[in-house]
Amino acid sequence: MTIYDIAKAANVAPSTVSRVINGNKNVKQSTREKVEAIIKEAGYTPNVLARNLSVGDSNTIAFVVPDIDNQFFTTLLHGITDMAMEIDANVFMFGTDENIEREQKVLSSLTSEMIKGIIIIPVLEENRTTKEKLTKFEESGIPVVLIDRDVIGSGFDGIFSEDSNGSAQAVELLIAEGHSNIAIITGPLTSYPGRERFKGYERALADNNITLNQEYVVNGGFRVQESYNAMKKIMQLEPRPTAIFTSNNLTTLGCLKYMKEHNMHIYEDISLVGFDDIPELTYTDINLTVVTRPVYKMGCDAMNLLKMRFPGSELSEGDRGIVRRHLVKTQIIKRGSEKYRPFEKNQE
Amino acid sequence: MTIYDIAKAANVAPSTVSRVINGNKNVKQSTREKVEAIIKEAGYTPNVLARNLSVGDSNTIAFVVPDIDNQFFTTLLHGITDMAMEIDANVFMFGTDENIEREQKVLSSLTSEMIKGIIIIPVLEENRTTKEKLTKFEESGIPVVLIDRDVIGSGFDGIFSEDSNGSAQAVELLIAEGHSNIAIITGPLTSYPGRERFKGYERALADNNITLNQEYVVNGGFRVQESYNAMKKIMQLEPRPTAIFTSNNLTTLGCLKYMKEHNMHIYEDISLVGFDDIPELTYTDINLTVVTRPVYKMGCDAMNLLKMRFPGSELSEGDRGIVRRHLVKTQIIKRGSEKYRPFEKNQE
DNA sequence: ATGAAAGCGCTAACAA
DNA sequence: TTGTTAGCGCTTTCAT
Repeated sequence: MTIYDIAKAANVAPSTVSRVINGNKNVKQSTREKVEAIIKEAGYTPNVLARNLSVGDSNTIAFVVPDIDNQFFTTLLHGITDMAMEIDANVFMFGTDENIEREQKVLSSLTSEMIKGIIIIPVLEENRTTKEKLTKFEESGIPVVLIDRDVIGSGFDGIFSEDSNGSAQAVELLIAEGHSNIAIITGPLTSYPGRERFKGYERALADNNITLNQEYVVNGGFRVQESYNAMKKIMQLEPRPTAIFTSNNLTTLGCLKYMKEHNMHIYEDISLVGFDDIPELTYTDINLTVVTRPVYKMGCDAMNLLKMRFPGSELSEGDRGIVRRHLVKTQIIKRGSEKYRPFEKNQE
Repeated sequence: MTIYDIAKAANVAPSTVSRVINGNKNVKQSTREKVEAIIKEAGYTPNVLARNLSVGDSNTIAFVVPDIDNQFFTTLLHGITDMAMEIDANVFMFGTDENIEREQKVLSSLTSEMIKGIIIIPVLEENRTTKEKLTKFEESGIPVVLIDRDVIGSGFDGIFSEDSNGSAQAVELLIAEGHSNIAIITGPLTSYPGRERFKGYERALADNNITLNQEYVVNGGFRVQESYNAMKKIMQLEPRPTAIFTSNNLTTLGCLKYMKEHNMHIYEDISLVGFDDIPELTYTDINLTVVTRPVYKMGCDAMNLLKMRFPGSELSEGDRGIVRRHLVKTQIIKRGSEKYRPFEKNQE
């Protein structure tokens, strides 16, 4: 069934049917009602493909994430799809497995006719090819919005968080509890969050006149197993750190994995503060103090930023030139894991 | 840039370019090479939309899940997308929030031109409208594959698991540990997994001559909060159950939430076995014994089942009529939470 | 092996 | 306010 069938049945031209469907005001009320009745009766639904081809527009947005299994990203997806629904847009989610080649393959598979916009958490902050590809999309009218991780020198809109401040606060918390031998399991220092979170750690130590011990800084690559290995390395150091700051949720899990295997416990044996919450843990005895962000909302915001760049948005021409980068505030949730038994004993 | 531009540059007809692109054999080797060279040089990529419109085919598949945040579903998504990639298909994921109206709205928004197939975890097992909509898709050539939950009397292909057997084994395990007052927090009994898991519980009790106490059966609706409430109810019963069987991952979390709030511990205070694993818990002191399934693989299998129904698949005509329903085996992972302290004391 | 031309279903000038 | 018509970019008979 096509628009022609409806037109014939309603005794009007196809273009009139098209006008009715698209809410064009240039239609007499009576004809509109007639056409609408027929559409309803026939159960006709327009062919989106044909429409998109005709107007040269699409209604799907691509969401590219490094790790499809990480809850952080699926929560973002939730926010994105909820906002996308408001404009009847659908979203493709692509996982790149933190692999730059895969990311580029995904990007290459995306043609400008099939998508209306891109929201991406890039694998690397500095990669020529990715940057070029994304830039090309923007040039061809497909807006790009970053979340969480930056692409340096790119000028894309984006939603980021105050990683450095958040981390600094977390480490300050540990210091306030009496810790001075604080290790950090970092993310890749080649990524915005990895580096900023490390910077926060650095700053908190400096502000409190604690000399940074390079041995206490180990890369966990934002991965469970790597972070487990990092923890192993850290635990062999002398003096052994009394507290750990973990740079993201997977890092925290890797750390916990090591602790479990070695029968170590928070409070008794070590203190731990992590970046990003792990909801499942709130149902356990691991009362993890964390730096969090409003993840769902960040997804919504990203989608809204994208919408603003769509043709026909209410964005004035003058406003188009400006780059919108939101820096959302982090928040500390204190649950107790920053505390350390030996220190409490001293106070007794 | 269109196929015409390429044609012009190569001094051939558009149809020839089309043939080259689609690997049609009726092209002289030399012209093929010439055209390919030009395509490459020009960096031309065909317009998928136009192709789809022309051939009346699409390359995206819809994945409809009740809860976008549940890891179980995102793991399925992972399998699905990995298999979809092999045929260059993309997947839309839709969350229905366990809400039948939303499910139907999603289904209505899907038109047969935009998708090539549907993989769905339906909210309800018995709902006229959903069943009709899905049937209509199949009739119009869009195959439907179910995962985990059935639509009764539908005859769709699907991947299910031996929920009943798995649950029975789990409960048997508890019985073997000496439990006889075993409660179950069920899922909705109007869903295949909800009911089958309950049936397994029933059967295990019956097989061991334990009378089923109706009070021990409380619905948690496959949700955290509801399961928490269910647990509260259960804990007020006399005699208080010594073991709980939870019907899915969220149910388990709700149960754990209650336990934490009331300072109850596995082994000391109660035993617990759950359906579906919760990976995060393996990094904690909650050594949960669970019934699991190969979730990622189930996603892959579902996609593969769908592929078989696509036009052009190697499925012989005779095979088209048969319904393919895979029943994957569950597996028990024993980690200790089935044990109960008071019983062990008796043995000492 | 190649080309010409008619469509796929819709939209958007342009006319009326 | 409505209709006519020429595309959108591709595929696919049907000729040649």
